[in-house]
Amino acid sequence: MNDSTHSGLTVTRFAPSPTGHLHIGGARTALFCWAFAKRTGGKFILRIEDTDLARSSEESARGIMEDLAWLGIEWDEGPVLRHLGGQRPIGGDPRHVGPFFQAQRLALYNQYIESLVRAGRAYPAFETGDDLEVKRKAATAAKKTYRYERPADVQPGVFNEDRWQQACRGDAHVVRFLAPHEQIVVPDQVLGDVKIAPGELDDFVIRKADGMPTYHFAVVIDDELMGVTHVLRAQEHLANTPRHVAMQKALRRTDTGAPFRTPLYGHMPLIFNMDGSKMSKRDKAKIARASLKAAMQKDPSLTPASLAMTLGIDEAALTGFIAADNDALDTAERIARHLKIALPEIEVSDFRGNGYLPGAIVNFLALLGWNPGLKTQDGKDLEKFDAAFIADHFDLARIGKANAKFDRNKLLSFNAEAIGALTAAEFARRWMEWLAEFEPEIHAKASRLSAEQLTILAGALKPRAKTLRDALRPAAFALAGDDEYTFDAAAVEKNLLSADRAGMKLLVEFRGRLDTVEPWTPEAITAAIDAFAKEKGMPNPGGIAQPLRVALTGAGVSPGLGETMAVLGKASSLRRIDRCVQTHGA
RNA sequence: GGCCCCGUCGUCUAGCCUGGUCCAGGACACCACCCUUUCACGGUGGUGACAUGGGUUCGAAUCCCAUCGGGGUCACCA
Repeated sequence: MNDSTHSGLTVTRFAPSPTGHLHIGGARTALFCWAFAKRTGGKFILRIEDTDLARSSEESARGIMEDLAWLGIEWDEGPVLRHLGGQRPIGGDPRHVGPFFQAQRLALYNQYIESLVRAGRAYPAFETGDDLEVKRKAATAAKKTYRYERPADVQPGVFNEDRWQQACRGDAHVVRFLAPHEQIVVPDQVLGDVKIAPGELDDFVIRKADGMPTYHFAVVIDDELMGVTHVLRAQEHLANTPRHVAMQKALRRTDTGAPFRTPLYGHMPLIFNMDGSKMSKRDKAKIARASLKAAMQKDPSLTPASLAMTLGIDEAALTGFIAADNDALDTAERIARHLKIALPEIEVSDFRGNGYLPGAIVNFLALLGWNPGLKTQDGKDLEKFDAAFIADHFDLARIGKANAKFDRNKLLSFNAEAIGALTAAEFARRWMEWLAEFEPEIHAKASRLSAEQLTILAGALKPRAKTLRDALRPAAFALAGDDEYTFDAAAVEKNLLSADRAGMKLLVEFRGRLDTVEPWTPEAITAAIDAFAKEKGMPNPGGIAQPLRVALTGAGVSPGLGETMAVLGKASSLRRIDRCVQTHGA
């Protein structure tokens, strides 16, 4: 630890626990911490809170870092993330305040635990979790507030050597903080000072029986030692904060002897689903379960046993899942794949997999609980901006206090606009990248298109796709082989066969014209269609356009015919028309 | 239940701190119309909110109080 932790530099941190993917709400927290550091010329730290040994994993930590990097939220200090592509690594430890995994900081925590115990501000306690559980339940049953009862031999400010010795001998114990009997004030830049009356805090655990510090303790130690000046986090942490403040007042640094400082807090509004429930990965299990139950009701031949077989999972596990005994993500995902249903996006990786652009997510997230308070030139609220803008304008004073609901429609609209703003070539590049990662089979098919075809296709896809995944549907015609796509019976009947095969006759006639279209561009093709329609005295080109569309794509719906045929190429276009004529008779 | 936080259109919000320019503005969604070769895109217009009740004031979305409503938290999880 060095003096830089005491400089005027603002330091923020995002401190996820590596127990899963990065939640979309966590991404917002990270974004705000990042933005505040950037705005104030400070540092943004990533710290991994892996003190829950049972649930933490390294893969999870890595995944969280990759999701952050994908969003463009890069940490100045923290674990080093090296991209495969050889871009510069993110993270590092220029101030020497690491390591950034809490499990690697045990010695530090223990040192502070002991200092607290010796100062009579903490003490070992020997009750088991079960003992306390009984008391807690009794209190709840009696409609009383449960508070841990401080043992009679524990006195504030007095080192309890007996207990310490007993603990050092190896008796199972936890260490509890000796809560002060005084008012605690949490300095909050969003909510204003939040005051807690004396006696509201009880003696909470700061070191678990397994020797790991609790979240509350580790946070306080690390924030001080890493020089964190501003703690921005979700409001669910507000009720815990008095504990942190109380500890900060009791602690002194073992290196300099200086008292711990209380950082400024900013508790941000929570994000919920539209129905007011928490956004949780359990939502995925809920949807999968409901869909599966509906499917089983519709088709009584589906049994847990047969389903377990087709899904490739254990029958007991599936039965448990259906009964809501477990919310196994893997089961939910298999069910979704089998039933072809979409699971709600909850984690950053979900949005990524479904083809959202990081810029759109960042923009949308920024607006959940914050806004720049600026107007556009025509007087509307400014709400479209990029990360650089946020880094330039972010401001704690403009964080809202009220909880927000996550409106997927609006996100979708933001994403659609972000896609629309891309050039066709840029869209093509991103789409192909996305396909390679998430739809490799389709990527292989799309790779057969020339760069020129792909760009024309991309131009046609852009306005029809709110996400990269959305583009799959309008692109289907171009990815299928000339004799692979199927004809939609209703569309064929309506556009080709009805009215004494009027559409088919026009199609055959127009087919003869196609040879002369030169060059084979969207514009020239469209001109040929228009000219033909005019010549035939049609009120609009629909009379020939629809038969053509059905012949070329099999459906009555597709991108513009000029683009469609240009993407297919002249040879394929003719082949497709011929196949249609053969299939349905001239 | 205790403690704490919050409350403007269905949703995200501007306005609130520094009362009057607000019979409350924007965006998404929705509806209608226009454009149109289908589906989209785009354009124009529209429906739609100050939770309720008391104060204070010449005047309140804005200040105060109460009520109601929503949320968070009360772990050897973070």
